[in-house]
Amino acid sequence: MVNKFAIHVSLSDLDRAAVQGLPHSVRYFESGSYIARDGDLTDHCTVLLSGFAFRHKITGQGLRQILSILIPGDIINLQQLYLDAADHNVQTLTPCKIATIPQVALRTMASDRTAIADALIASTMVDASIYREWMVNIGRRDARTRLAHLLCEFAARLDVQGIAPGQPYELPMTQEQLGDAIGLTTVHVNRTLRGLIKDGLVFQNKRGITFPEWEIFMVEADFNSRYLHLRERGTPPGYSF
Amino acid sequence: MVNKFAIHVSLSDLDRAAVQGLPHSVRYFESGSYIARDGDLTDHCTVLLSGFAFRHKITGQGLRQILSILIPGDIINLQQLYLDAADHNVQTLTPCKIATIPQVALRTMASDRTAIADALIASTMVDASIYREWMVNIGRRDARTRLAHLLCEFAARLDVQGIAPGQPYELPMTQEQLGDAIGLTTVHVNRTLRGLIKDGLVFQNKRGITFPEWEIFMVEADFNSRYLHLRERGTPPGYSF
DNA sequence: CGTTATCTTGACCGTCGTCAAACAGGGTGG
DNA sequence: CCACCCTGTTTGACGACGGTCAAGATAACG
Repeated sequence: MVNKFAIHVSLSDLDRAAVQGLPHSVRYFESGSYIARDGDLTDHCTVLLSGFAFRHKITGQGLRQILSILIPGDIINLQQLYLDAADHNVQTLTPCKIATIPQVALRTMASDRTAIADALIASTMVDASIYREWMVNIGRRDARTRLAHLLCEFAARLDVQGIAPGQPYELPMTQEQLGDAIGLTTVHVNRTLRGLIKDGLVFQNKRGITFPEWEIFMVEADFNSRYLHLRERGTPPGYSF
Repeated sequence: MVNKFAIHVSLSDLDRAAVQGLPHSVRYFESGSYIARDGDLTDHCTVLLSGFAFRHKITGQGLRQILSILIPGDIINLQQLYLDAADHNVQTLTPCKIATIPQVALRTMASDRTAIADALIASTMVDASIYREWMVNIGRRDARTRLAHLLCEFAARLDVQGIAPGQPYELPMTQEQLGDAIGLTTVHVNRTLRGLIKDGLVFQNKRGITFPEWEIFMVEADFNSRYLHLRERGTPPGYSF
């Protein structure tokens, strides 16, 4: 369970056992609560076991920018073990289950086992790559493409967990949160989403959200999953987006 | 010289010697040339020794988004050693001097010396933090604040290299490039910059760019240097922005 | 000194933001 | 079971920030 976070990172042999043997405690957070706050200092590393969360920052004018969406298996605050205080907030979108690991345990494991250290670095670098793509999205794409791109990213990332990219998934974000993620207002997100639905590219019901024309939708979204680095170095791509 | 990149990252003892002893070759690039391209595979790590460069990506519509500015001491493509192909381009802004280090040398050093591995991770995390702040800047601040923020970041980062934040520095970017960095058009960057100059917040001449009212300017820019993580964990701040 | 890149300015336009109100759904309590 | 909220969605009218197009002015460069 704790080892989830190493799966999509690097092929580790049976030092998976070491990860699974890490001392940790589990905590539960309800929807909307803060897991970490801007300015926090900590000596624990936390991993998201189930549920969804997001990173965000508030500007001097009180505007919020969502920086990334965390899905099960993601490491929440590795950064604070290597730098000083947290520079952003982490808040839950849904009820979440979180594992907390003491810093020392993780660090000694990292220095003992090169493969683990590599996995941590690789994971951090994938995060950075996603940040870069978001910058492109926010800075240089129009509202429609921007929203579509975000929805594609969801589908692609959730797909790794076994859900096919065309399949419905539950989107645990309000339109206000979607707007804060892509630099738009709630109102404009609504209009844009309505437009995508009207054009038959997005289908929505209680079960979740679906993309009837996945191939066309990806083009519309200017989406190419390469930046997610879903495959290992040298691993042949299984399903190509 | 090669060790520059470890200075602002983590206090390493005399394994600085190890860094300085790394096998490397030096290459020179002229202004505007590509150091790395989207899709590149490589087994070398490169470090920027002198000059300025920038990371960027092109959208499907041909629009460019600049992702970060590289200053001397920055590692250019650590990522490609841990992931697969490059997901963005790196291009020079000025003539540049680049050190190239074989992957194996760096990796063995990282696994032998924990402090170095930590420094690499910390450096990657600072990059990620800067990406996050840029997202906030591009997504949630108006043109004037956005431009001012970028200029503040320059001043703060160059300050580490000994230039005081109020001091003039040479801005090696065209207005088109500034626009691509903050998600604006050339024309609007021009108007916005003119506005800042007219209001006495920015002063420009052949020597470079200066901020006569640094304190006021930082407020106007909604700038707080914390996200740059310029100080070590536990190190008291020397000059507070 | 001519050629090209970059900067600057004006007029006009459109995407997206603002303000406001109505509507739907889900939970709570009387 | 039905008022009553509260949160989130939806829609309209209007305005503004920033984009587009185009031209001229400067500066950089061979």
